[in-house]
Amino acid sequence: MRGPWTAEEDKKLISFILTHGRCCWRAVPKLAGLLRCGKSCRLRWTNYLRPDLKRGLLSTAEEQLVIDLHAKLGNRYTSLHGRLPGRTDNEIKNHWNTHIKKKLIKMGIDPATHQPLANSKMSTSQSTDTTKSAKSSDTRDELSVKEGSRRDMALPTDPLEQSSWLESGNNAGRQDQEHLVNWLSETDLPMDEPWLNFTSSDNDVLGIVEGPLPWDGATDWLLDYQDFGMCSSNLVDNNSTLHSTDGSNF
DNA sequence: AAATGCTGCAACCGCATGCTT
DNA sequence: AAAGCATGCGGTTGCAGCATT
Repeated sequence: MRGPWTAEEDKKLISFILTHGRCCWRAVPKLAGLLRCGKSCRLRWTNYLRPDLKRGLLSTAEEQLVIDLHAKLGNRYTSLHGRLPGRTDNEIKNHWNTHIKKKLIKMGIDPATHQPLANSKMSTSQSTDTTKSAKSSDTRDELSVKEGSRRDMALPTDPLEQSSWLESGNNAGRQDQEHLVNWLSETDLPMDEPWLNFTSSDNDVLGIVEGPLPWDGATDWLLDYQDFGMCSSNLVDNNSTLHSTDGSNF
């Protein structure tokens, strides 16, 4: 099976991973009853369903960090995303290709080398950019002004809201996400699973998560609830049995 | 109102890498 | 040592939604 994931498939995958943790991806689709390959399941989980993800646009600070790190590391998006907690390599890659690249070119900086572009080289670079963004007109590069009107750019001004997973609902998958949140609120999830009781690492405290995710850190799980919008919804009230990793109730 | 163009992102693909036997 | 398998990574594509004509 190919194409976009349905809410039903998402449910199955989330339910399976919450129950069993991340294990052999190849076995996941079969065990979870999904008509997908393991690779697809891994990507879906890593890039979209993983609850510790931030949603929405990269902040200016994050964007600058990406640029700085890209100058040092090149197109090693996985290395970049390791330094941007809650961001996926795919997300950073997309943002690089669709936003930052254009900005740098417009500023006269070669995105590949981070060196100033000679005029002749600028035109060459732009003409050889095979991404679809190369087709765009200059006026569309006025990102801060024009894209602010787009549906996915209307970020809330409140930082707390921005960081909430649900607020990312100005993305295309909002309905699916809300559906999932509703489903999670109604579903008896295995909250007493042993992997929930892992202690957090320093990296977790810093919000920098490296290595296998997300079930190897209790902080991740705490973040999960925030990101699922549980703190801002009545989910916690409806799930009084939810407990933190030190055993206290939320 | 309809057609067309453009954008951003989710998902896919092929290759690379690491591990096990 | 090498073959097979599982997973990760970076590049690319397809498409929904919005803007423009």
